[in-house]
Amino acid sequence: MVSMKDISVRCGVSVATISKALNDHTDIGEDTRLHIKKVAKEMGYFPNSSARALKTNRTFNLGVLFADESNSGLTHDYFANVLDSFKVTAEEQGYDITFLNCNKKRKNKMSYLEHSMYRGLDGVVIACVDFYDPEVVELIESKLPVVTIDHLFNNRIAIMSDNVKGMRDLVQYVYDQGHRKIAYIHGADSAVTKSRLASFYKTTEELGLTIPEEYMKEVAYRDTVQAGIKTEELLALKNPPTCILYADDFSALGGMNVIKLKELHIPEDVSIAGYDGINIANLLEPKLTTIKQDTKTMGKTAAEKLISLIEKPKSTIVQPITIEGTLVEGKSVRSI
Amino acid sequence: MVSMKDISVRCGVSVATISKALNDHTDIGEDTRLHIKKVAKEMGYFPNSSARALKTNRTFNLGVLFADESNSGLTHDYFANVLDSFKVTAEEQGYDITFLNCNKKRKNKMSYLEHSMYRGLDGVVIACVDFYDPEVVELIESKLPVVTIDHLFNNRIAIMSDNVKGMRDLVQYVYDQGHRKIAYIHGADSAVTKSRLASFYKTTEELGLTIPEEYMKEVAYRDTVQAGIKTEELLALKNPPTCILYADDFSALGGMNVIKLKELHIPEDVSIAGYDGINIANLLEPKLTTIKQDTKTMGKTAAEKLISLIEKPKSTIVQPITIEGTLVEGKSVRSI
DNA sequence: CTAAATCACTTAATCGTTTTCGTATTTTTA
DNA sequence: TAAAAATACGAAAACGATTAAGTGATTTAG
Repeated sequence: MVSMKDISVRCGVSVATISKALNDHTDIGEDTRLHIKKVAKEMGYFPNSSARALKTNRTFNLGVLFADESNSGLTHDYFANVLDSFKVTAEEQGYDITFLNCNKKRKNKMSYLEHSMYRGLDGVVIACVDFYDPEVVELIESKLPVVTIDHLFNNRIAIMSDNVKGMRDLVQYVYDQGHRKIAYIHGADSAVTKSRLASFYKTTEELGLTIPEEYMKEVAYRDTVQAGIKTEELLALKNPPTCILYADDFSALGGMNVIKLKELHIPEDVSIAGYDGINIANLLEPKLTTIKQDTKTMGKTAAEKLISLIEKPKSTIVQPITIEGTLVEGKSVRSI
Repeated sequence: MVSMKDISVRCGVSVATISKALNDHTDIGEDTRLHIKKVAKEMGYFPNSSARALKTNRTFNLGVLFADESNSGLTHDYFANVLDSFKVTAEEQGYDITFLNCNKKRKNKMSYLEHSMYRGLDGVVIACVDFYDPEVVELIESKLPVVTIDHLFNNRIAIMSDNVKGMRDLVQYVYDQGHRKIAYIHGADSAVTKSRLASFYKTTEELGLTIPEEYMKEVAYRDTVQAGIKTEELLALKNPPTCILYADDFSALGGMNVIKLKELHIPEDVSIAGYDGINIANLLEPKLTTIKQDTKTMGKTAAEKLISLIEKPKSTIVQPITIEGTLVEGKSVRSI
């Protein structure tokens, strides 16, 4: 690796001058600066990030905490898409990203915060985790710039998918198609679930619908098997719903299969809709009606806000940002 | 952040002693070592990775090059799973991972190799890229430890999914179910495609089958639309195949939809099989018969080999490693 | 009992940058 | 024209760790 030392020898000036020239400081002659930059380029110089980080306490490295209990969230369609977008935006601004979430078998296990300090991360984005995990809380309460996704803390910027509007739109759409007997196989325990659930109740209420208790079922997120079982229960009711909403697209797929196995047709016999808008949703037969979350904007916004928090902490406003999703009209909800 | 300096003050010894104690050097008293470690723990000490990297030229950071032309490979099921497994294994050994692939809009665009040097990466794993990209070639020809996935270079360790055996198993299975008229909508241009294709020809030949030219179609990887079109062409033949193999599960899904739209049933009217074994393959109706690639072993092996290459370069044997997949028997191939 | 070896620790240089302060030279101002 | 100000650069310390070489004290060997 060619260092500033090498350039300084070649140019016959001190390393200090090289540093200043390369970093566009003002106390440097125009011609020497140009010359130094030219030589640096010729010699294939790139700064040593470790040395720079050591001196400046800035790594241009962002941490990503995308931990599922089981896997890393990488294999999780929704978060993979958010992360992808986050990554693209971060890289445009010269930041690299490093995974913060680690399995417990790691040598010298550090907490997330310790790990962040160890690597000198400039900031961290958190998603898809147990937000009550003490290690996550430690991170939230630290001095480190943090942006959270789909979970709100009062002292942190949160990028929130607009689950309230999404669910309202979906219910309204289903209503507009003539459905009145709407069931909802919803998720469990998360803030996301709660918003959607509240929005479901509020919207149906506003529309003057009374949803019987037996139409409401709870399953774990992305649990196709459970979703299938609950679907069967709904279909077995003496007054079954005409439309079933699911916690997510995977659950919807689980329900879909059960419905087909019962020789029923979607949407002729029963209508369904999912949530998330994962890639395969529009590859299913029939194409699934769902709310597509705007993962691209979410990731991009998360990166922008985090970098803003790092680079201009004073002028960055700490408040939640809500990103709307869009209704994707498939063929899985029929018009009555 | 608490540094060695802080510990040295507290313990009344020099920083050198702290360093040696913490790194288990021999020329240190047993009791002082224990004491220092205890104090270090109490004070919440963690090394500063930048400082250490600067001095030792080791970052314990691995680069990941998973670049698609369009997106980052994160949203690519197969590679996301390999990466996930890679990550888990790397982290167990104390390594972090950083993305190397970056979009062209990056400030101060560096080549992959330059980026690796800049970050001082200890090694790089490459997958899912255009292996003829000059930047990738530069990386391959460099001094840096490199492991490739699903592509073979003569001077590098490659982790190869056993496409030859996989395709042989699949063809054999289909044959065993009584199929003789087997079509193959294969992929285009990659080494992976070539192995599968060669294996397809070889196996059918060994089984005494002659596959008419019109049964062989080419589509881009994961292109559901094209796969659908080719499927229609196959079904329109006056002597149509009884079974269609696809380049991958997504393509199979694309074909599946076309078949259903034509009011044909799988597998009664036509059998199909995919390749890859992505998560949704067994959620489809009917469950898709496919070859599930062992992404877990691939990622794990890639990490192990890369780390071995880094830590004991002399004794690490550079030769390709082949990982077998397994046939997942779904309901999409009928027995004739 | 003395010389050599071992032990336990310190000193100081080093990795590649950044940055403060100082200084010599030139330019501007009164 | 002399003093003040601006310009362009260099010297050196610092960031936090590692490590070769050195040192004094203790132990071992002959």
